[in-house]
Amino acid sequence: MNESALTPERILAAAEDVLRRFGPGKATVVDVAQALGVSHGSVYRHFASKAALRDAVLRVWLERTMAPLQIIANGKAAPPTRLRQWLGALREAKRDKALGDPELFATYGALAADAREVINEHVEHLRGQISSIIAAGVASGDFRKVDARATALTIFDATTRFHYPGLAHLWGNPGEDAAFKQLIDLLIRGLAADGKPAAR
Amino acid sequence: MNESALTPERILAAAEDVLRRFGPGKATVVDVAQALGVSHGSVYRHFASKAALRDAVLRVWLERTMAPLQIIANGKAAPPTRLRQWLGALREAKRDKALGDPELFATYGALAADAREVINEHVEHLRGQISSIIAAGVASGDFRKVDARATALTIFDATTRFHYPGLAHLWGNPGEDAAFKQLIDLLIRGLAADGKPAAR
DNA sequence: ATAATGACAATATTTGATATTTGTCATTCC
DNA sequence: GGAATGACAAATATCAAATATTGTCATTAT
Repeated sequence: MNESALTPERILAAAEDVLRRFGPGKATVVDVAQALGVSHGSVYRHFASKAALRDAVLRVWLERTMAPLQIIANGKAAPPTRLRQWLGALREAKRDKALGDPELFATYGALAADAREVINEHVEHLRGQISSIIAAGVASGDFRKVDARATALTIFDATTRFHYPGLAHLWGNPGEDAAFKQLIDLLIRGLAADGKPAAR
Repeated sequence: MNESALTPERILAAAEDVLRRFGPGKATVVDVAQALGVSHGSVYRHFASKAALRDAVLRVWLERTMAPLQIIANGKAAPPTRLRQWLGALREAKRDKALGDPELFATYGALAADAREVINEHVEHLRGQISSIIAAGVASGDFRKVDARATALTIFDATTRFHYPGLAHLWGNPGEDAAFKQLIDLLIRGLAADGKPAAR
């Protein structure tokens, strides 16, 4: 086993690179193997199918780009503020990718279209983070006594306009920042405990 | 000028029919002309291009399917109730089309994809209706003193999850009704004047 | 023994020659 | 005269043959 042993990690890195250079339509597993200097049969020793490789690449990418969210969710800001920060960060992460490198964003969008399973896991993960912030808000008395998990879904649904990749074409519009702020204000107000006007 | 004179209306009806039978990919203007028993050149006397014909068909369809909304918007139910009814009707109209006849829904979705202009007009129209309900709610004291037009957009954005056709694949899920109700409740609560808990 | 290879069958994609469709307009019809 | 036609050029779409890709596995290399 030398330092250039063929590992899933090395294959993933190569696949990501090939995908970035060739796009989702053109990237083949032969290309990935070639980039690693091995035969494509060897790749199949580590990933059962092209779909499995695709899923793994998508998972890694999602984990990497959503990392800042976990930090905010675990933070100690007051829950209403934390919820604002978290939703703002989710929006920014997506928007920066979409506007900063539209091709790559489209590439991962194409991957996601065929990986419903991975996406469901991902959404479930995000929902858990929102849920923990809401639970904290209920405990602190900032929010009404709502069901945290159900409300997390409601918040996620309500902000779809600003995080669903299929709507990325709207994210460059002029009024976008104001529209987002207005929505968050309305949601936080709807969540606020009586007599505790929304923080901020 | 006899009773079977070639009019834009007759062409529109034929186009709609051809579109329904052949789908958006296969329907040609020769097909439309044939259905009318005229040459395709004659169609071009009434519509400048295939795109113009397509836009007209889409406009007629949107007008027809959204007709119930105007009635609700003009109704005299208390504004919070009216807003609930209106948003519920918007959701239902879309969902019924999407689940009831998926092919036709996909057909009009395809038309819409190439008719950004028509869609913008349409959204503007809906926004106006929401706006008038909100203005009524502010006047009646049920809602806080919000900017009706800006808030109308916020409400439209917040409900994207339930009316954007690109998300139709989610509309058959089990928890869907509950999720929608939860969202509307949260929005109405966020809109309610202090001391006036959300009407039911 | 374990890892890697490459030949292979079954699909899927690309290509490019052929056919259709769009949009125009000079001519015909009533 | 105004409405309709159909022949036409240019732009698009279609389809079948040629090529490439996926996934397997018996064989080879270490």
